[in-house]
Amino acid sequence: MPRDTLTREQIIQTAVELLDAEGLEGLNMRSLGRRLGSAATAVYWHVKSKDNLVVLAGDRVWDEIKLPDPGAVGWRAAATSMATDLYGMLTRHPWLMQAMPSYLFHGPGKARHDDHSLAVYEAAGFVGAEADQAAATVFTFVLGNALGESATASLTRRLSRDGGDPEELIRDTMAQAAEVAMGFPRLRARVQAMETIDYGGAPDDSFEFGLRAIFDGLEARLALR
Amino acid sequence: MPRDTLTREQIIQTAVELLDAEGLEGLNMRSLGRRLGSAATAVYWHVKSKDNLVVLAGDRVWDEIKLPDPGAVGWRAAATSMATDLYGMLTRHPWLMQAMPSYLFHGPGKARHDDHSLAVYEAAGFVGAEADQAAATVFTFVLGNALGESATASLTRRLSRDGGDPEELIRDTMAQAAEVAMGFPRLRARVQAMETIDYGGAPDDSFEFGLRAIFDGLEARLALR
DNA sequence: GCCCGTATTGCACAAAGTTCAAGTCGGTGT
DNA sequence: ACACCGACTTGAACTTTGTGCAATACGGGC
Repeated sequence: MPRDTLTREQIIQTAVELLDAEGLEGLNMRSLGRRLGSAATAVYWHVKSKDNLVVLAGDRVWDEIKLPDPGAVGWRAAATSMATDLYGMLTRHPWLMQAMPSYLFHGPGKARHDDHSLAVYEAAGFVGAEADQAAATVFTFVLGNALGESATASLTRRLSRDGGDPEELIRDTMAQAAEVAMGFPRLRARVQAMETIDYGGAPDDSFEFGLRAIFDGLEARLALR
Repeated sequence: MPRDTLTREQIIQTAVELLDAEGLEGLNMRSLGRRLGSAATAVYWHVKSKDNLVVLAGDRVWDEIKLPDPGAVGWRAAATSMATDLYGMLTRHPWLMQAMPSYLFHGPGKARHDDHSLAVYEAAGFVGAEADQAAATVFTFVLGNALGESATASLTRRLSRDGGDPEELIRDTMAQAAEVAMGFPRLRARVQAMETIDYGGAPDDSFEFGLRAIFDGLEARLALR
């Protein structure tokens, strides 16, 4: 029986957990080693570098996205499902948005997603490059939305790390932003509206609003054929 | 006459230059100091930390975006101008996309942009929260697009840094991605199409395609009122 | 039981952010 | 003119973190 040894899989798995818990800047080889019960440098036998590991971990999480059959549920439902799944995945793993502008992700996990995304838009009626463009439109829109979530997640972690109540410190940041906003008429109006009316989860609203608008625009384009 | 001393402004300016040239991971306090003709730690008198400096620099570049009057050119032209300006700005300063998921940018530079963006969509006919949502939709779409540019810029820099011809190494990366794509029917078809047909700047096409689709979707929503 | 490929360890170095005590400069009040 | 004070700068040092390297341990096959 072979010795109980580290696995590439196990390392990637643990890296994802650590990234979820501590964020991209919280991942370091020593704490990863501690979590794996081995020396930090043991990881280098299985993985070329930390960058490499991040890419590996960043490809893995795409598997969490379901791939609904557009023939069964209709292309718009399938596309909506994939978009919201993607948004959810990026919110669960905010470090991926931090990694994406720095590394290219072209692994099998993302390929699985991309391929099915194309299938959905081809099922909708887009042909050739137009399917690519339609898919890319929705895809980039979701990425842009997830960016905001990632930023607040990162901020929360940073604040709670150097001590203190995160809630209070976030309110500080908000107040600071509000002060800047006061110099601009329309932003000031928003701040005041948020103070008087009890303001609920606007970001989600904005995501669904945008998604509907994009699908409407795409459908209009389909109708022109 | 006061001594010729470092300025916050001058530091931010130089930081932007360095970030443009070397990327986010290429910015370090020692080379910044060298470029400023002073000790690295002199910067800390004017700026709290490196993170703080990145936020400052990241707010500055929003000033490059023009703010066209929607009353003069029409809302759709104004919105298009702002979206393409934003995309151009983010492409010129790819490090901003790397910084955005990690920090919140709520400075005056971004506020100036955001306020006018709201003005444009209010001029279009959106009222209250709908103006926010319409603006956010286009905004996040542009961010998502810029993300890809940022990733390739970052890759190019990394490759050319550790020696060798960037062109050749990029081709290596592409080939690697193509190999993965071979396992998926639709992606494989794309790769083969790129090999036979001479494939030109698709990303820009995708950006304009998506922007048109979004505006179409938004206009349809306006027509429902 | 020896040997070799696989896997792990501890050490050490370099890069980079930041702190701190000490210094330098120039304007100000007397 | 001179001392002083606050604004600004410096250099050394400490810390964290990624990673290379040589030594070592483990275990299966001859």
